[in-house]
Amino acid sequence: MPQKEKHQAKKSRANMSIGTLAKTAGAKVQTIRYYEEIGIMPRPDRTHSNRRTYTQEAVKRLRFIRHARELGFSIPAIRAMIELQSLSGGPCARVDEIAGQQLDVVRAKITRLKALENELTRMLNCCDGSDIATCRVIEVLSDHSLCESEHGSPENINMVSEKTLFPRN
Amino acid sequence: MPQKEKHQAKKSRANMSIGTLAKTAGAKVQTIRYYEEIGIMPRPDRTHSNRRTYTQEAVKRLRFIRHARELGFSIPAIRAMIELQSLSGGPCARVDEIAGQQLDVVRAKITRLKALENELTRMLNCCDGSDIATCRVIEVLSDHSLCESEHGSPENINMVSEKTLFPRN
DNA sequence: TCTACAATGTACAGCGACTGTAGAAGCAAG
DNA sequence: CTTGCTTCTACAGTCGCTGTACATTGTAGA
Repeated sequence: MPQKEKHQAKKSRANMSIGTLAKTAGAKVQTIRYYEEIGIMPRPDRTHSNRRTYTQEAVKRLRFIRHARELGFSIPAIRAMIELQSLSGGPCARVDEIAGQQLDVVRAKITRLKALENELTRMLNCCDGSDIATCRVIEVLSDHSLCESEHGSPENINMVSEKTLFPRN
Repeated sequence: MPQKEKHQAKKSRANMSIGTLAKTAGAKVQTIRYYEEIGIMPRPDRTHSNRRTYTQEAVKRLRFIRHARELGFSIPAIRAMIELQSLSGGPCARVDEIAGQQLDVVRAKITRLKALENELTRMLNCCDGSDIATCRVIEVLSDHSLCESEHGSPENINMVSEKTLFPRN
């Protein structure tokens, strides 16, 4: 545990160090610096000795980012939502749209993974566990045509990417 | 389409070029070279002009690798299965174990993604689409405690990694 | 034979979203 | 003052490819 931070943590109005922010919002110190570098966390003030000091605003922002990441939103999607928030007062239809796209992606992944589950289950059930030479698992893996159902590739089960949300061509 | 390959494709006994192998087994040329580099595809013979020539054995091996990848197996897991295959005659319990672990991973991912789906659905249903200031989506994203159920982080929905299958510490 | 163009070769950079490391400096407690 | 933590910058590594640059080789058509 950090020692000097206990002191600062008590007076919640005071600015906090990057380590305290990390613990408070549930991120690693390097991740926070990375978010600053890519511009989704604002550049904080610095102490006389060049250390970052954060306010409660930063805690809110970082919690928003981390939670969205946990729900699978990509950094570009999060960046877009942050920009929309800053235009306060407007309608949130675009935010809904981004969240809706994320939901579609999640559902597609579930479908894909269920196909994989079936395939793996079937493969394992067929193997009698006796000999490599007659192993159904290896056989099925060697020959896609033995698959009962179509399964996609895992490249497409990754989290929604910039290309998905913001196609360029 | 490659022109000279049509010729070679007819006599299926003959060795084939990397491009023909790529089309036959469903991989990109660079991917094959990458697999050779990391040692899961054997180094093929070369022509007098230094070009790789592949046999039917290579087609089988590459199909095995691609199919396993499509089912979400990691490269280390595939490497392990290939090594086990070379010890032909032995029992295939270890192959089953690797496939079983993969199944566990897939099932865990499905569980996680269903939680995300619920969360996103609930979030979207709560938003009346009127104003950013009162947007439930942004609110929920800003405050994890508003979530009904626990959801993990998407980092853990990635494909089974070397660390998962072969932990080192 | 000449000319195009496709395919292949090597080597290396880039993707996404971080994570880890090295080495220096600062800060507080004992 | 020393010890031990934290922070700083800068950069390399993760995973499984994919794309690029540039040189060379092979082949088909004129």
